[in-house]
Amino acid sequence: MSIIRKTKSVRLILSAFNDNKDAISIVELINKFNKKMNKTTVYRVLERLEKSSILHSFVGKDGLKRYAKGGKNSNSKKILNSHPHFLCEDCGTSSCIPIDIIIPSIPNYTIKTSEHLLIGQCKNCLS
Amino acid sequence: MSIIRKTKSVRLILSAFNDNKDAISIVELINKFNKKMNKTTVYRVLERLEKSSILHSFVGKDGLKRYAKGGKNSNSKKILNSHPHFLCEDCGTSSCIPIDIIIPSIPNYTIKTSEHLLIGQCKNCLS
DNA sequence: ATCTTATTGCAATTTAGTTGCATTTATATA
DNA sequence: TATATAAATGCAACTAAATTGCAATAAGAT
Repeated sequence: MSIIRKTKSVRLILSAFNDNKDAISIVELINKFNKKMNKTTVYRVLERLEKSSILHSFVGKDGLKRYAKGGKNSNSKKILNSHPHFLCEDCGTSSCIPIDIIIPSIPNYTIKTSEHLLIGQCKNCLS
Repeated sequence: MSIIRKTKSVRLILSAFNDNKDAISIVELINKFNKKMNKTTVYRVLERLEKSSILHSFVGKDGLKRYAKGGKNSNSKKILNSHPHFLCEDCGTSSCIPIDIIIPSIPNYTIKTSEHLLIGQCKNCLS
């Protein structure tokens, strides 16, 4: 009994992430696949893919939840090295930046996960 | 013609931030002041206070927008040293953590602002 | 005191996200 | 291959956060 089944919906959504290395918002996916599957299915497939560490999610400054390839804390132990997401103010695209952000440990707080959002202009919009 | 007027609503909302050094979600403020002002007013007062650099905002992992005292980039030049917000998974409170996070500059990207969310357990919930 | 315009309240609306339930489908097993 | 079963889906209704238009009100400059 595998936890995740390779259904048509799963394959379609995964293909979207293979075509596009950027983070994708749920809303974009719902629109992209509005003929192929129900919006509830999009939400639920993404949930499963996140639980399976195939995708990870974060909430952008616009309040929209986005997903991107890869599990949240790829190499476990050092939880506090996590990489940031970039959101372009001009074109709205967001991408994962392959840079580690190091967070010092904080007395009296236990940090389980962290999210980092960088906001500015991307290479395409800098011209 | 000053841009922001010191109305009763503005004073009430500012007092909430003076009583509480933590970040406060819009929803909390709407509930807190549901007898004193309309929820639309809460949204609009907060917008103005952010534009005036009296408050700054971020969106938590729960998708709720929160505000906290202080402009976004208090001491300008070194934009990339910004301090994180902490969100407690257990009790839901969030606070500003007085720690600087240093982000290396990234080729081809211009970073204007950044947001850092640390998720885990706060001191009260660790017992 | 008056005028100008920022601000507010209210109701309607939009939109992201959730839930319950009946139906369908993937896949393990006989 | 056929069948059983639990996962996955579609649909419709729903919740809640946030937005909008407009008329009424109030701050503060003159």
